[in-house]
Amino acid sequence: MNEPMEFLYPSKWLTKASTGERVVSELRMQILSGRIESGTILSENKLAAEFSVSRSPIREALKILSAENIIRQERMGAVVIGLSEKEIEEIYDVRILIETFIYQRLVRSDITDLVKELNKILEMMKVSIKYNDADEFSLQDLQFHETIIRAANHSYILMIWNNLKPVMEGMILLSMRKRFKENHQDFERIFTNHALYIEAIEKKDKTLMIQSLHQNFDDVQGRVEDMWKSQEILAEGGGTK
Amino acid sequence: MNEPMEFLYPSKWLTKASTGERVVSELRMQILSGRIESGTILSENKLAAEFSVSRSPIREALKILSAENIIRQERMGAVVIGLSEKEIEEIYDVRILIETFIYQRLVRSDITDLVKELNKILEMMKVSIKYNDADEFSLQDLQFHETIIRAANHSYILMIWNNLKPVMEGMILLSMRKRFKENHQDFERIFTNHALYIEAIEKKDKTLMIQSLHQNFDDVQGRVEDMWKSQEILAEGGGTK
DNA sequence: GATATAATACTTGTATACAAGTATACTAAA
DNA sequence: TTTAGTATACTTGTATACAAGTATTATATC
Repeated sequence: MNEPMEFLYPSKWLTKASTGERVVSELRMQILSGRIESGTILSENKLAAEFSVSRSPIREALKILSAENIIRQERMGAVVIGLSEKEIEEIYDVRILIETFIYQRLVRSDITDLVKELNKILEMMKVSIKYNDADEFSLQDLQFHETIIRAANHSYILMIWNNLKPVMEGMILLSMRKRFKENHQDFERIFTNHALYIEAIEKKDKTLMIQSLHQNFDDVQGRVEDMWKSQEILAEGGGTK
Repeated sequence: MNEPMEFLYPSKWLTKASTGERVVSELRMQILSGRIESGTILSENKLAAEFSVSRSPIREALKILSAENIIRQERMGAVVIGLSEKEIEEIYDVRILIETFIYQRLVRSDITDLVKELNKILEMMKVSIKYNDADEFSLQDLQFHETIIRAANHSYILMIWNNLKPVMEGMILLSMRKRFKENHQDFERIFTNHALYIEAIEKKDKTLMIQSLHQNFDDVQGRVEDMWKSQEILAEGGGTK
């Protein structure tokens, strides 16, 4: 354990962060990236030694990571779960679930401010692409979706988002960094998809919304189809009361 | 603060629990019941003194309660949010959202074991009613729904459930205790509703499922209608690809 | 009386110490 | 070689101590 440590989490995002927050961010990235393999057993004492901090912030970190479902705390040591293909699909299930829910709420409310805000983020995404800043782009991608979710003013849906967000952030960071090198043309497409997303919200056009959700999530995982099928089936029987 | 403390959380559910777990359970109940009013500012030191424990388990408790969205941790002190009508409605939004999702998954899988398990819980509910045990009944109600959710084997939906569960548990406990005294006839109805729920799963009958979801959640809050409407609307435009 | 400054009593975050329990490894006896 | 028992090195959970920062309050000055 004496190799010089290379940090995976952007240090500039941790300017005001406490030791505990640094630990949890870095530990999460190491798990998501596979640097710490799933199945590994984490000991509070060892981690404290490796990070050169006391057990207090480590304990805090392990509690958080276990609430995020990427580790599992047992009697002796915490077992790393990590993210397999299955877990990633599941995360996108949840994202689609909450975003479709939120969309329905938004349709009924005034969304002029939201649309303005989303366009601002969209322009910032463009700048990130121009300057090849994968980390910044990831942040804006997340910010985009969070802004939509916040607009619905639903504290428990927001709670779900907050519980999911750090893992999403890590995944997206790693994925975007890779794509910036290998598939740079992806970003124009992601950009266009988000523009479509805004249009769907602005026009309150369901068909467009479905299409854009498709495009936003299909390219990451081929998962939207099933979701919609579920909701169609449910609705078929839905002439309730 | 010298009145003799009456505990709201069933002490027999805490036999193997650590101090931290006791604190979080009791604190949660005091917030949900309104004994600690929303808007109150909680201090780690004061709480530690009141519960006669150190700050360590208190810190842990506050972290957990803030992840559950019933307090909000700020620079100085944690502000109690509690549960207003709005929050309760939102919790049921999420419950309906995840249970409808789960149902779709179950339809495609073998549910014989699940049905057997649910019937077992149903019989135990009957016993709880017979012996007027509101706490036990609450536990079984939660167990019923958790069993369904677990059957789908979806770790991130389960994560949402787990994040929601403690608050649900507290709410249901308080509500059932009250109803056992005031509206005892409610329980036969709840029992029947759960039986219907099982039937819907067993027969894989969507219409029945919608009906039972209605009955299971409408009586607590009049909230299902909107939900289904949302899904119908979404599905209308849903001939994707 | 109003305002600026200093002292005080809080706050959180981290480190450390200790107790109680659990797994592992080692030693002794069959 | 196997088995029983003990010693040791871990584990978590809790208490306590300390540092750094933030409100609040009191005091001094205008």
